[in-house]
Amino acid sequence: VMILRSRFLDARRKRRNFSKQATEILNEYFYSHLSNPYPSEEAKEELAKKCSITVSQVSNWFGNKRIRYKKNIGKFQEEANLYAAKTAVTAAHAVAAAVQNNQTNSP
Amino acid sequence: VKRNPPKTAKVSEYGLLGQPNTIRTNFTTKQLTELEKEFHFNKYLTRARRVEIAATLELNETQVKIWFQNRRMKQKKREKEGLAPAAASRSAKEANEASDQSNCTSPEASPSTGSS
DNA sequence: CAGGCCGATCAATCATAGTC
DNA sequence: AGACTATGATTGATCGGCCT
Repeated sequence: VMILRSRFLDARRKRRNFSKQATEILNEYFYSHLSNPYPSEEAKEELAKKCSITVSQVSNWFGNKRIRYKKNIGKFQEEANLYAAKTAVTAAHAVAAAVQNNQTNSP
Repeated sequence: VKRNPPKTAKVSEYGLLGQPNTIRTNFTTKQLTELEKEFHFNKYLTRARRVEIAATLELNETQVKIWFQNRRMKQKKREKEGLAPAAASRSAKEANEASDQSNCTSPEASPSTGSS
């Protein structure tokens, strides 16, 4: 039992929480792909760049997120709704822009 | 085009037994030290070597095999990350510590863990 | 067809950061 | 200050695919 503490101070295990913005981006992707939250390697690279973190960190984030979400969907319901709404608004803006664009140049 | 279903369908369908099959065995420091030592000697195992190590460390051949596989992936990941963060710095200062191997990825050094 | 390896993931756990 | 929770990282083991 005592000898089991072999997991000691993994020195580098010094964790730093990601920026609020990075988490925002990751969550946006996660909830907008909730049916299949498995970003491709390319998508991970893109997310990593946008979040200013490494691809591995993106992978870790999704790994943890998927498991924890599945473990207790209820606990994330609020968060899910929030991002779903955010995505909807973004989509609406896109549509609005498209419509306007269509009107300005569609003789 | 890689993953379709969340799968993990029956990772341990312990039907009517109260014994979770897939137990995450905790390797002892000694076992890890030996495995690490062997890894530095050879990244890949031969059947004979595997049998020998498994016997010596009291592990399944599968566990030894898997450990080496995971260890290789770990090293690859390390190498990959240890040579990219240089985005806008050419300063030869931290050229890097590449070329090494002696580097220990798992500093088991129990400082003064006189812990008993 | 069996067996090993790779790449990705899972799942449990560790250790720390943040909240109250 | 201390207990509790959120979260990033680590790792033994699994899954599917590919190769020998």
